[in-house]
This record gives sequence, structure tokens and C-alpha cells, in this order.
Amino acid sequence: MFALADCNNFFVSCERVFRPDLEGRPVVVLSHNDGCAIARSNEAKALGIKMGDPLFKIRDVVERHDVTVFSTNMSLYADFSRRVRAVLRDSAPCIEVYSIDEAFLDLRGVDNPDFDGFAKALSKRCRRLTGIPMSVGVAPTKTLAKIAAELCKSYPKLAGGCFMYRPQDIEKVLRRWPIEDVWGIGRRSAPRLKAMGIKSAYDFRSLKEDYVRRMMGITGVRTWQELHGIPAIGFEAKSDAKQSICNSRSFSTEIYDFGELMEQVAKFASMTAEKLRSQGSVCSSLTVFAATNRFHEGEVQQYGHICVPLSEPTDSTIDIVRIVREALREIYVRGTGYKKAGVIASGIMPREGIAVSMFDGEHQDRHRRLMSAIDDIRRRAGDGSVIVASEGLAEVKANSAHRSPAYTTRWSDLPIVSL
DNA sequence: TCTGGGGTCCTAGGACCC
DNA sequence: TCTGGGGTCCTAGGACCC
Repeated sequence: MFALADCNNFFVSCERVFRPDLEGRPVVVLSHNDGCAIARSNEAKALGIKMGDPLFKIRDVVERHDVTVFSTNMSLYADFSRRVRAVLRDSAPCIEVYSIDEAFLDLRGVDNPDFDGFAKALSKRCRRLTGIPMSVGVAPTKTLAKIAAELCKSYPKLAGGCFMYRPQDIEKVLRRWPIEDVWGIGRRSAPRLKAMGIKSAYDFRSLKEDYVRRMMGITGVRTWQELHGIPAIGFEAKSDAKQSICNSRSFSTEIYDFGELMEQVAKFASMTAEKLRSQGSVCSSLTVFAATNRFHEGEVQQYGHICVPLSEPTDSTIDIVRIVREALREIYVRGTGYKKAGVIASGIMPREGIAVSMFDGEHQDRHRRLMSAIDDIRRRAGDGSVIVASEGLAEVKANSAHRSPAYTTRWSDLPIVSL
């Protein structure tokens, strides 16, 4: 058996821990730049606010129903995520962290347990220790566990835990489960399937395996098997080392000036380097992109991007900022209003064990010691305490009018040194 | 006027090899 | 004039996820 532990309306729940007055009231959390609703309380969902709705399109509902709005506060949510994971690790022999608000638990080898009782107890324990409400679904496969966890959200009677295992019960649920709500069936496949009369998870499960393979490839077959109760998606207690690292943002207003765009992109480069070092990795290629506002139809669109392979893999902020600056020069077009830009590191490998160039060893060694000193200062004095001068002193150009306080974390301080 | 950010895996096709 | 048959590795793009 597998369990899925899924935090309810996670970002909203984090905000509510410090604002208990908002229990039972409509709340939304916005994306970066105060763009879209990315988390909604049940009351906000009931008002018809959809995932990803832009704020300007729901402004009426927000005002009419006195919906409380928060700007995103990722450091707060990351801190709660850590607390929730600690509870899970304490409750199961093996967990796979799937996202900031979800984790799978491997229950194989647990003898004759009361899985329903386990699920309900885990939900209750999480609420008590962290303040976050959680749904726990237990089933023979991950895909079915996802469905079981969703059931908890629709049926409060389940008290946060649902064990779904008897074939007749599974069939009953799948008959009523819309195909587009199955994990692994996305926005491309769902309309195609529905056009063919396949409307429920049960319909999909009733197809021939060969047919699913031809239509949707190996990933479709895996979902099909999982719905039949055959585990096809591996359980991995994988390390959190990323295979690619992306830092990108939309700006509150278009940037035309090269110098200003360069400063923003240098910040993304610096964040990328820091994440590489924090997971003990180096990267062997860097991509830079800068794009115009894709929603402005009728205007000339630009999507400049360039991928730079590195002769020496690196995690040095100074190297990465320099390479990214040169790359940006290649794609920048004068007179263009850039709305979004970003940096992607790929070809990521562990820092230990890479061959040190016989020509460049000293350079790498100096950078390594410098970076380690900088990381140390930032840990003690705040994220912004040391920066590369190309980043400039301006903040990332974004709106965040409704941000909650740093209840459990701290703000970045102003730079005290620049390199 | 205003429209998020950050990941994973799979597949097809090209470069390159013997 | 005739011009093989396999491999592997890498990358870009698509589909999916939260």
C-alpha cells in the first residue's frame, strides 16, 4: 500500500496559521507579481475563483465578497513544508517528497495495520503539530492514493483519512471520477479522450492496453495499470538534488533598457549559482532567455534564448554572472519591451568528482573558497548582504502589495558589501 | 491597465561511432 | 555506376505535474 499526504489549500493554510480570524472566510494567495490566484480556500473556490485566474478578472468577486488576498510568501511556505515533512518522516519508514505540499509514504512491509486509522491519525497529528490541515489517501497504487486523498476533501466525514482498497469500492469511485481529474491525464489528452466518449476513470481503465499504448505512449499505459491496481510508478526516496535549476520572473512593467535588464538577469544568475552550491552541484550549460509580453496580441513578439555550453562546469556566482551577461548581449534587441526573463542551469552533476582542469585549477580553488565565505556571510547576515555588483541595488521589479510578515523567517537585509 | 514559477519524464531526430 | 547496418549519446520540444 501507498499513502499520499496532501496538505489542503496549502499556501492559504500557512497564512491562516497566523491569521486564525480567516478560518471559514474566503482567502486567496497570488502568484509572483500579484498576477494569478494560485491557492484558494474552500470558501474562495465556492465563489467560483479558479486556479490561475488573473487578479484583474476576479477583482469584482474579491471586492463583493470581501475576499482576503495575499501576495506570495514563499519563504513562509517553504518553512511550513519543512515542518510538515518532519511530521511525515516521524510517522512512516520511507517518504518520497513529491512537491512543496505533498509526499508519498511507502507502507509496504507494514503488517496487518489499520490503514484507515493510520490515515486519520496522521492527518490529525499534522494539524496538531503544524497547524496545517492534511488529507491522507491510502491505496494499492500512487494514482489511486491520489484519488483517495481527494475524496477526503469532498467528504469531511472521512476526517482527513481514506483507505481505498476493495475492488468493488474502487470501481464505484472510478465510475464517477472525471477522466480529467486523474493524475497523469493532462489538458491535451483529456479533451481527446472525452471526444471519444471516455469520460470517467472507469471508461479509461476499460480500454485495451495496446490501444492506450498507441494513443498515449508508455506514460498512458502506466496510468492505465495504476488504475487497475498494478503499481507502475516507482517509489523513490530520491535526493532533492535537482537536474535543472531555473530562476525566472515576470516584471511589473516592461524593461527596455539593456543595463536594467542586465541587473535583473544578473540576480537570476546569482540565485541559480547559490542553489547549485546549496545542493553541492555544478552545471555544464547555462540558458538565458528574455521575452516580451505574450498576452499582448497583435504586437511583435520576441523570445530570445541562447544556450551556452561550458568548457568547465562551475558553481561560481562570478563565473555564472559573467557568462550570463555575455549571453544576454547576444539576444538583447534594442527597443524591445521585455516582460519576463530567466536563467536555466542544466547538465547538472555533483561537484565532487569533476575533473579539475590542469590549466584552471587555481582559479577554481580561489572561487570555491570565496563562494564558501559568501554563503557563510549570507547565512548569518541575510540573503542580500553580499552581492555581485552587476546585480545592482534595485529589487526585482515586481508587485507584492499584500505580502504577510516574515512570521517564522526573516527578510533579506540590504546589501552591506558588493563585489 | 492588470495574466506565475519551477520542475520531471518521454520521444524523435541528429551527430557521431565502428 | 554501384554506396550497410547497426549502435550510443545528446538535445529540443512536448506533455505532464504542483
